[in-house]
Amino acid sequence: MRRDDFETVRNDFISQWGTLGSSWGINRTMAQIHALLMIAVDPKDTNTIMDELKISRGNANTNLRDLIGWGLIRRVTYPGDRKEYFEAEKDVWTMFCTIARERKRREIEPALKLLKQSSGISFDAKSSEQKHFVEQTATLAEFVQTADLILDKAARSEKSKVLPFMIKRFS
Amino acid sequence: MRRDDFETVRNDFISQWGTLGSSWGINRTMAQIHALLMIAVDPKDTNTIMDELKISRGNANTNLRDLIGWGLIRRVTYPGDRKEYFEAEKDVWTMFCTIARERKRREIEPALKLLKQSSGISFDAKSSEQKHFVEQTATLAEFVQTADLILDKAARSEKSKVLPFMIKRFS
DNA sequence: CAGAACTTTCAATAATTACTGAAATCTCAA
DNA sequence: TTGAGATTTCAGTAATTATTGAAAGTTCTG
Repeated sequence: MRRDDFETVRNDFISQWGTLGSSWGINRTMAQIHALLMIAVDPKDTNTIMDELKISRGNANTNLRDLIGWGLIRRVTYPGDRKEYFEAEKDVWTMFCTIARERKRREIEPALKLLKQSSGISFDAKSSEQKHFVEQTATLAEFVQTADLILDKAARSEKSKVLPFMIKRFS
Repeated sequence: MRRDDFETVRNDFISQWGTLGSSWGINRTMAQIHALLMIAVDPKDTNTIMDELKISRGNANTNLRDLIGWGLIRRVTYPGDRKEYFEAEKDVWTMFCTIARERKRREIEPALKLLKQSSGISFDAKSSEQKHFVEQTATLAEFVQTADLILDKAARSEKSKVLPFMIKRFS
């Protein structure tokens, strides 16, 4: 397989990972930058990223910042070089834990807050409508709370202590 | 607490659930309809849903169809009444399994396909760039595959056999 | 079979979200 | 302290996604 073919496969991968990203509610550029850095051997600077993905400086900057916010990439600097470089966390289990933690914080916790607040309201629950509302939100709250806790614990564990265990349990 | 206050709490819940929905990559109306039906005691018809959420017929129709596609709601008809009514699955564990199954199908499987295809390419892996690309995608593929399997098994199990077990393991 | 009741479709439009690029800001070495 | 090299910001614009509403389609009933 020629060099050109690797480039093609690589670019395809990045491009399709971006498309997949959208379907997970992540913006395309962010997913592409993440893919680019994940498969990169060395850290890359903003200009390189802009060139490789054909995106503007502003776009690159915003999405790099967001990726750092997610904890999925980090800044790297080299002595004597003023540019900033970026590298992705490459360990898959660490990535999983990071994503779990962030999604928990951004998506699960607000939902849980709403559910608890809704189910905690104490009207005399006269109508079946009111009774059902409280019951349903309470049940959901409890479930989400449990799931949240499990995810939290799993994401704090060693990979070697979670996956083999789960595989044994469920396969 | 007066009737009006329940209405307020309920409408707030629906509205905020909609907002949360967007942050999970689900459209607002779809999340709101789902919330509405989840806390409804009886099935509701399209006109009622349109009125309660102040949305157009087209919008209601599209999102009801999508929710059915997700398996989160179902059509209900009553003999002698030509209208279609909709009701949500209310059992939380069943909901979880449905969502897990659908996200697996829509989000995990396409990603897995891409990862396998990328990691399966056999160039002679001369450059470290090429070697790393294959390794990284292969590692990811393996992880996603395992996670997928676990989720799959869990979502097929009885609630009573999964949650207590997980709680015991992780709490 | 006619037509009322209901559902679906889809072109037009609105709302939201992502991206650009140039100007402002920051930072460091001389 | 200056200015070259680098990053950040943000108003304007482009692209995408969601919504409307009227017309077309469907299905039941008398």
